[in-house]
Amino acid sequence: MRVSTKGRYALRMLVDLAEYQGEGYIALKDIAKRQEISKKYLEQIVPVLNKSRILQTNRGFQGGYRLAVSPEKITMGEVLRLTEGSLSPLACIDDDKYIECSRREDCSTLYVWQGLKKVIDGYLDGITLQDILEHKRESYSNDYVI
Amino acid sequence: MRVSTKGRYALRMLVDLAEYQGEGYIALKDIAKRQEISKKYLEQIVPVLNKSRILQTNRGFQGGYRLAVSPEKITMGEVLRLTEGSLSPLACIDDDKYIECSRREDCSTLYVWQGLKKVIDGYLDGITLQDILEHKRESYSNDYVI
DNA sequence: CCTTAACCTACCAATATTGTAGTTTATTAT
DNA sequence: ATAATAAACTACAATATTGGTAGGTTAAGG
Repeated sequence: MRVSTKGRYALRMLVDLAEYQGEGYIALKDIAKRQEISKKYLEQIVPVLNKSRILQTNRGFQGGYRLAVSPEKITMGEVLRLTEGSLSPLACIDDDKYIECSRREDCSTLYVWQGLKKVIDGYLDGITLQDILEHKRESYSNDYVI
Repeated sequence: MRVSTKGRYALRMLVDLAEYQGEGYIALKDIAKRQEISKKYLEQIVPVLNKSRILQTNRGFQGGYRLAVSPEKITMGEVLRLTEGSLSPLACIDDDKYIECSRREDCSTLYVWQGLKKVIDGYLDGITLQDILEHKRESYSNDYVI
């Protein structure tokens, strides 16, 4: 149940871009240095993010990346869905990579896994890059105390 | 962010045991057949569950397993924590396998990961084997609709 | 003492993870 | 033009995890 470095680095890269927003294009080199992440590895993460239209890029001198959308319009759920493939805890409730299961009708646990997915999606889709910049957690997670 | 077969099989094994509770000891062979899971693989999952006192076992003729506690006292969180090691999405917020991170003080995302863990823990700790038998989802997950 | 079934140990193939390394292409300043 | 810069692309690889299989050992009951 771990989130891979790919997802975590992607999130940190985007938060970094959000922070230095308005300073033109930011080179990967600078993000890599600030975030202490291998630049070469970040290079591999960028094309994954580019499946969606999150980034604007410019090559060459003073090139780099910047956010194509404002930070309050990019959710953690969106970022992780791009990098992790899906946030579904099981393949049998995955929209993209759905794998047929012969026991589906019988399965007494399917129900609760769907519930888990719903809870995870709900939380992550409620947090934006802007929220992270402002260092605030989703209200609903704070309210949820037994 | 996938739950491994180990965790899923463990849960299904325990739900199966809960269902056939009161019929004495249930042989792994029977669980394996009903659940269509390799018996040999289940054999490896049992000792993991036995880190906690969930099961009673008996060897030899008419031996097998049964629940040591009633189904409403065993939560999904407990089962998955045993098999998956921890439900924490990152090592830096793991109680057992905590890994030191030099960026901890700086980390602007730590916050939201902690929130995620809280949401996952909260959901899974609220569901018991009995709930699964009765095919009902936690009320809070049903309430959570936008 | 024979059958049953849990228990234990070793091994293994496939895949995912977490990178490194080197080359190529596009952009801009001089 | 051309040199510098930085993204983009491709290939490789060590390591860990996953998802098992195989075989032998121990305990309990009839």
